[in-house]
Amino acid sequence: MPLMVSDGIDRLGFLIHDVQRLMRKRFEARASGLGLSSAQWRLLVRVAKEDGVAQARLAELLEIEPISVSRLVDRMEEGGWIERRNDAADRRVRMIFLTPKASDAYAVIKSIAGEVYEESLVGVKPEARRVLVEGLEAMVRNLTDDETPSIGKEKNTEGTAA
Amino acid sequence: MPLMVSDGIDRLGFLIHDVQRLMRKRFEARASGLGLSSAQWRLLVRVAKEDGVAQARLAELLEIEPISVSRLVDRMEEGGWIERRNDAADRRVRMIFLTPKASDAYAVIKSIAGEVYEESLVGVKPEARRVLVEGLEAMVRNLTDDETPSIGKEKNTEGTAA
DNA sequence: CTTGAATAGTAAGCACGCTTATTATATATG
DNA sequence: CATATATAATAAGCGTGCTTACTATTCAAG
Repeated sequence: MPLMVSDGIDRLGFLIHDVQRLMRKRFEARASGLGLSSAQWRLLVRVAKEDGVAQARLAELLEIEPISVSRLVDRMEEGGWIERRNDAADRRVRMIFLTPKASDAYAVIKSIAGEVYEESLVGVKPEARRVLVEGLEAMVRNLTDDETPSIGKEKNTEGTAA
Repeated sequence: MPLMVSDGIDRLGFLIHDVQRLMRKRFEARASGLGLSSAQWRLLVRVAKEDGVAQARLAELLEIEPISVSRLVDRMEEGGWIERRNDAADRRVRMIFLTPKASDAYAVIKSIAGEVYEESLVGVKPEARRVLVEGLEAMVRNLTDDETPSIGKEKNTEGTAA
């Protein structure tokens, strides 16, 4: 195999996509008994860390749009996981609180997540895990930075990819 | 580093989720001019590699459900990216072909994907990239194996993948 | 106070994944 | 041939994200 251009980077998007999909799938299979999806789990974790948080703040923290939070909260309120309360100081605001049910489930769900993480990393050595996590963190930083390195130019910056 | 419990593994799911979301977002922002979403791009890549493939086979390759392929293909056919043709040998089958439009766009889109991959990996050294990709591949294998390593037992069957 | 901009939340409608159920066709078996 | 099973594709309806547009409320200026 001369000319080894394909080092796996060209499939990075597919890989990330697959890992995310499979992890979500496994988590949801494991946690389905509790009636929580992974999106709901993420929101629950945030609220657990900051009880009474406003929806707009949740949208920032979860990096999803306020409307997505709104509908997620709708379903979670129906499910009895969280509770909306009005803010006396600002009547536009809905503060989000965990119900006792959610508090009880929190530890269980966290351990399910931990299981899934460990299962996914079987056979990956500690050093490689460290590099993996650091790499992912770097990717988040790089992709968060500026959305478009050269807006409106499209000068066809060849040589960057492949 | 004595007993470093919080090595980032506990945030693995959030990390993967964030990377996937940010990469998809950036790709779609860059490719939006072409009118292709990342899901459509994934399907297009498969068809490019195997022109005339049946929908059921696409579902296998993409690891999504046949119904998801069906609706994806609906929209892509509307968009003029692909074409359904009947299989003379088996009238149940719809064979999927790229249109000239899709063939033309293929190279462009591949380079966009390459750009996004490179941008996401800025500052990550070649050796770390290799470890990162290998780690992700290991995760896919581990999560693909059996859906439930030990149903109802939690016997923690170590040493499957390595 | 009045006007206008900003902010919090929601409504409507779309994309893309899912589960469950249905239709059309193919194939195996009596 | 007839019937039962399997397979390919689709339909209906839901969850979770999005964009765009709206209401209610707050706050800054005049």
